[in-house]
Amino acid sequence: MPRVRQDVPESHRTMQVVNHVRSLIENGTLQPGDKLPPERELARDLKISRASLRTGIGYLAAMGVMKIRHGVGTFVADGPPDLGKASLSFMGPLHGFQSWQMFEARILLESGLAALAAERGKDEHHAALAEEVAEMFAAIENPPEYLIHDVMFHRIIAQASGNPILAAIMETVTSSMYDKRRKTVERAIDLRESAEMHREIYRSIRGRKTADARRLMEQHLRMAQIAQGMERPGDKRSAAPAPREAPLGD
Amino acid sequence: MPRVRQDVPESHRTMQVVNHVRSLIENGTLQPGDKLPPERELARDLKISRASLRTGIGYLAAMGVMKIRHGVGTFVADGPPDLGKASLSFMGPLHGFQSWQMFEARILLESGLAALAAERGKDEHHAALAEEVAEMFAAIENPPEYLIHDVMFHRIIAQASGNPILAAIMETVTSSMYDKRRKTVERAIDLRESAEMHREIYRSIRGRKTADARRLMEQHLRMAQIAQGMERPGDKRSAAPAPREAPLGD
DNA sequence: ACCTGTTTAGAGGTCAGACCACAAGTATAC
DNA sequence: GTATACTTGTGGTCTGACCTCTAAACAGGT
Repeated sequence: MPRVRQDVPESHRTMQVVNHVRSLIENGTLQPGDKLPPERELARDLKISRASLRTGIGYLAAMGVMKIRHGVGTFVADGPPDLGKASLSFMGPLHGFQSWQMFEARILLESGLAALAAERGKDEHHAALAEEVAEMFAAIENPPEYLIHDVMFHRIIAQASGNPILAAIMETVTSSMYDKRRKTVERAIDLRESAEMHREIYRSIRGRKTADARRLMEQHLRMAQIAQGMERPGDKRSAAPAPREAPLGD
Repeated sequence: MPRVRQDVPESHRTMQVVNHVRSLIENGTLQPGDKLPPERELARDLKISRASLRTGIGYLAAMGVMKIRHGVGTFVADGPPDLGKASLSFMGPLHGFQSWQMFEARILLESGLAALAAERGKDEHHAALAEEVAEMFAAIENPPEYLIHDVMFHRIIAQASGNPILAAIMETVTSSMYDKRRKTVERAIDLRESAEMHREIYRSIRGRKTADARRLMEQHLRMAQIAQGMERPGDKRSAAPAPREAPLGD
């Protein structure tokens, strides 16, 4: 019988802390950036030991809900959401996650994101995208700088999609590939073609050409995938000779 | 400015434990299902206090990498991967995640997953899907039972896609909607049409009709979305851009 | 031999209180 | 006025004792 168990891995006291904080968040008492009371005080209020309290706080911190700063305090996370970004690095070895699968996930997500962005993007997003494209062209001779704007470009599209959940997921998947990406860009020879593709994507989004945006993004990422040697093994599609020097960066 | 910070929220000792376990996993010493040495012993070996060790273990458990069983021991997780499933419930209130966004993410993911399944599904998957479809038809008068096979059907497709990462992401998104889904099924009037759609999806996957599988899955989910009243506000046939917005930049 | 209730050993969970380390403000010395 | 030192508040770590849960070993009765 398929059971959809919630698997709350928490022991009594930890649960107590987690639920306490959860209710504080849900009823609006705690908002992003807010500071939690000092551990000693909170522990006293909840009638539990500081050790147990810390277990609960640790759990929340591990999930990215809280942010602990030594000597300062514990705060509710306020940055961009983080859905299991950290755990992904463990999942690889444990569940046999492959690089090409990561990339495939990225292609699926980002092409959908691009379509949504084309559909819903606002002027401010268009402006921000144009800005990043310009910066990319300006940084064609400077790979590290180029990568920064490249990342930003994709991030803005995710925002323009109007779906923060998908954006968070994309961020999780993408971040795990950052290192490899950086190396690729380092030895990139021709970033011009990459920048060109970004420009086309931008134009299709601005022109609200949903299908184009999806197609161009997919095409762009497939090229990047090839450039980074992350193709799916056994994916025999040598029909079109892969450019020896595919556009790098993405 | 775009910063791709790794955000390792861990203090020295916790880090030490996490990295220790990480290396054990990466070099294959620890495999899914394996048992970790007792806390007291491990703490002694690592030359740290049991309290600190427990902090690290707790961190890993929170990420779903380890599974703690009171009175028994600590084990490496062996079930299906879990990418921040638990944290999603906190992200809602914190980052304004909406139900329709969750559903939109699901549609994007599952339609892509269906296409991949059509492309790569093996006989065993086809057989399993046929089985679930049959069970669904048999349970048309029994909503709770129906839901079980419904969930299973989608899960098998995810498996058939050959991409465990996407499957894990889908699982995360889906699980957060389970409760609402159960309620919908409870008051469902005609599960026959739903079963019929699943059958069509199954046939397209079995027939390796990639585009059909994608289209049918999307259509199926959009219908479910409407049934659960999770449409995007202002997204009706009138087609007026929704005024909803989230600020840019991060 | 076979159940069944009890004991026991091993593992994680909790507690208490002391002390360490870090960050930031405040007072003091120059 | 600036720089250093002190004080305070907060999280980080340690110690070692005790609690609770599980599962296996054991003992008794059938």
